[in-house]
Amino acid sequence: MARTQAADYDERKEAILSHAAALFAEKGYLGTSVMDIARACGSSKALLYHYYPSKEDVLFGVMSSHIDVLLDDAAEILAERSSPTDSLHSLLHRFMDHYVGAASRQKVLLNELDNLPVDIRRTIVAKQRRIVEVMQSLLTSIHPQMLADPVLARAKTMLVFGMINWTSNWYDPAGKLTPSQIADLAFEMAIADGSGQLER
Amino acid sequence: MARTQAADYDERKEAILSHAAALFAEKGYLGTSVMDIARACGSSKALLYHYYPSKEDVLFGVMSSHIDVLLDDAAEILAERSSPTDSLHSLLHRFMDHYVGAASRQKVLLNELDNLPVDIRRTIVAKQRRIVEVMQSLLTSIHPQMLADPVLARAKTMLVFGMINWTSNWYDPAGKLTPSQIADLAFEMAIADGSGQLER
DNA sequence: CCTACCGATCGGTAGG
DNA sequence: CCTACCGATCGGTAGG
Repeated sequence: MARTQAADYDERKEAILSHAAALFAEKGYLGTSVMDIARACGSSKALLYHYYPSKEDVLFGVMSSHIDVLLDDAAEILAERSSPTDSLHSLLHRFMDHYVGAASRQKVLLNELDNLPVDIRRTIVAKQRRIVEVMQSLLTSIHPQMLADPVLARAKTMLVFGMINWTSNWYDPAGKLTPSQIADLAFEMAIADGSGQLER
Repeated sequence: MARTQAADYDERKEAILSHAAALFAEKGYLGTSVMDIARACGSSKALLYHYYPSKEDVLFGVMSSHIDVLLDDAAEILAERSSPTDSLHSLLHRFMDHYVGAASRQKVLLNELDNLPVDIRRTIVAKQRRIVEVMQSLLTSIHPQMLADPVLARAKTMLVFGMINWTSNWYDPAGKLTPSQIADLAFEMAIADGSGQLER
């Protein structure tokens, strides 16, 4: 008789992702061996290959689980149908919360995309693009003049992502600065329309 | 009679850095083998080890040469003693020019710092900090209220770096957007003081 | 006697 | 779920 799947199968898969995320964030995907992950999980390399067919699939699991949370958040905020300004404010706060709450996964998502084989990389890239579109549509609603120049609109959108994404490289959760303060600062800079406030 | 050092010794060292930078940027430091670099230079691995004692020293050379250019630029702009607003404007433009003109080295500087052994990493980190200090002092001169809260001042400084540093992940030099346009956008957002322009 | 450079190979470790 | 291994490739160094 075929054995049934272990009752804690899903919890184990998730635990592997969380240990792998920490290691990938700290030492990089290529700098982390499958043996490193197995040791962190208190298991053998062979056990790990029971849950994931390859090291690359572990990386995909880390990225995929994280970006799905961000995408759900974006969808939820759009569904609230608040003003664009309020929605942008909410989006930045939610994202900063996840960036800090799942700092390792966020770092992996931002830094290790190139280590995914092209075919499964497309899945992640498509979701990233949808998140970018949400941000750009909110910014465009706030600054209608952005409609006139799609190239500049995309650039401004990416500068806003730059502000929050780059926090993975310097933010210290042990310090006094809160994710909410960062979100507020980024919000203020994002809604600046940069017309006529130059006094040079 | 002792042979003197080859006349093109320095050019050769520099050529190695430029090929290594391109490979490190494309495949990552750990994803690039010494043999890859040697092949790109049209030489053998042994020749490469004649110029650099280790792979790590090649990485250091790539980062060091690039950050020195950025630091010199920052010093030069400060020496001009223009208004803080003009200086910030110049700094952002100069940095964006180097980020795009030396895109590979910039990418390596931002992504591969953890692969440097701690002792030589300190050299780079110290120079990065000096650049951050320049940016923060300019922003503080423009927004004197930042003096009241050093934590927020540092956060705003890092958000500004986020805008320009993140461009390494999306900017396409083949497109219509120029480094100068990005610098202008980042400048407008950096000088926004975010007080009273909320109309929510 | 030093620098420049080659083909070949070292001891270990990678993902699977 | 482990030990035992594989084909290959790693960074670095040997003699000449």
